[in-house]
Amino acid sequence: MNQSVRLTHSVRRRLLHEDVAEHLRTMITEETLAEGSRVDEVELCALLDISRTPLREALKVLQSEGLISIEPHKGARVTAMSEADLGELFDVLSGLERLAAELAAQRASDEELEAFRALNDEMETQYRARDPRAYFALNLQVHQRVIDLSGNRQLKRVHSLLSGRTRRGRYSSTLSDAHWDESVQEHNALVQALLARDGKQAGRILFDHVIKTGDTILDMMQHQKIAQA
Amino acid sequence: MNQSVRLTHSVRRRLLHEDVAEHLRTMITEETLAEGSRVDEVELCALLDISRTPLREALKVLQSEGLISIEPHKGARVTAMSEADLGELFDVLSGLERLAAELAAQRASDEELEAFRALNDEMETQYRARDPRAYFALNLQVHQRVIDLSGNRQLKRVHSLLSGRTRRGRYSSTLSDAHWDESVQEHNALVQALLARDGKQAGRILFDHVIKTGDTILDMMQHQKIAQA
DNA sequence: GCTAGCAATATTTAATTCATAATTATGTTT
DNA sequence: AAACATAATTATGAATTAAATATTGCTAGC
Repeated sequence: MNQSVRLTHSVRRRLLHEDVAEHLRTMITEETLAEGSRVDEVELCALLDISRTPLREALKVLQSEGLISIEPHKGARVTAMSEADLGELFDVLSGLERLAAELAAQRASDEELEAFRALNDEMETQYRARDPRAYFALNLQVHQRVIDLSGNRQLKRVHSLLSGRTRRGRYSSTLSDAHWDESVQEHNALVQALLARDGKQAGRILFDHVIKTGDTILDMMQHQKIAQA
Repeated sequence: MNQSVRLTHSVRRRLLHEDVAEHLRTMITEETLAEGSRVDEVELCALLDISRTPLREALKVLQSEGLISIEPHKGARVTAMSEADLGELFDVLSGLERLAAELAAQRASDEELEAFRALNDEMETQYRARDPRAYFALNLQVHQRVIDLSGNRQLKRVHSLLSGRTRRGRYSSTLSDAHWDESVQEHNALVQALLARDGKQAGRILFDHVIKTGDTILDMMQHQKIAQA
């Protein structure tokens, strides 16, 4: 079985299992792999045109990321995330982003904070234009930027790990209008607090904001469930 | 090559690569595998009497835990942790434990808090007995208990991930006397705040405490380095 | 004497094969 | 007819083998 041609990127050699892992992540996010469904190794191998070794290595990685659960001698499953899990996840994320805001207020340069303000303004523009899609994309960037401004790489690592696990939840839900207005105000307050170098305040604002976002998403999921029933 | 006999635990089947991963973790913690040193696959396989497949699967897991770094076609290395990394790690841990304390103050039962107080008392006994080793072991338990009391499994997951990466630092350094006295006081203050259900206060105390602990360890490492030079 | 290119060696990656455990189905017995 | 036991099938776990890539050492040319 000849495998499809892979380009060798000159800068950074890619590993097959890394590609496979990334592929699986998107499959999980986009629910091509349903939640809780078993992962048939040979079936997936045939689909991706690879052998079992790189697939199994990728599964191990996804397992330690929490996206895949493996039971010995019974195979891999897409981790079923309950609403309780999602709620817990947002609690942790709020804790992490609070810390990030506090650190950012201390360590970010004036230029970085100014750029952050600009990014936030851009997002507000999309809010005024009532473009939820563009707003959503920028919103992700804003939160990511706060993490980056903290200058803490360990924080960045763990944040991306956890936020990756909320992707499916966020993907399947768009923002509620009621939360939207409030959200924009909170973001502006965050910018002000950061510019004033008030870390505690910035942390408080972002903490509450992320908690609210999580609650909103959970509410929407419950409504969807009721609507489906 | 016949492999050595492995017992099959009736309750929970173990997977070879899990055992290997755990083995490697302790090897890294105890510096049997030196920081930054290359991991020779065939050599390790011979040492552990396994084939390369489970070893490679274990390495993938350790990589996503951050203990191992893999460069494509160049092999695996024990991740070299700079002091900056360790400092960042403690910052994140303080953020996580602050959150845990806040949640614990809200959600823990009276009985759980009472048991926590008892655990803390036990630790203080070892402090009075000036038994650093026993104190150290109990101290780890206390911090772990706060995480457990938060009732947040995601928090527990990520905390154990990060605290695992500080094991080497903590292992190689014992507490300084100056920090010790202060530390005990802070722990008592934490217990009081939790019993009073004052989450904010408990969070503040634990946050500051972990930061100080990290600073102390970093100080000691620098002194050790100077002493060695 | 030094650098560049080539060859040889060693090491890693991935596919294949073999073994073992779990599940399912079938047959028998109560 | 239902339930249990056993056999057959299927899928996972691990070892081996083959292929690809990097590194090192040597030789030739400048």
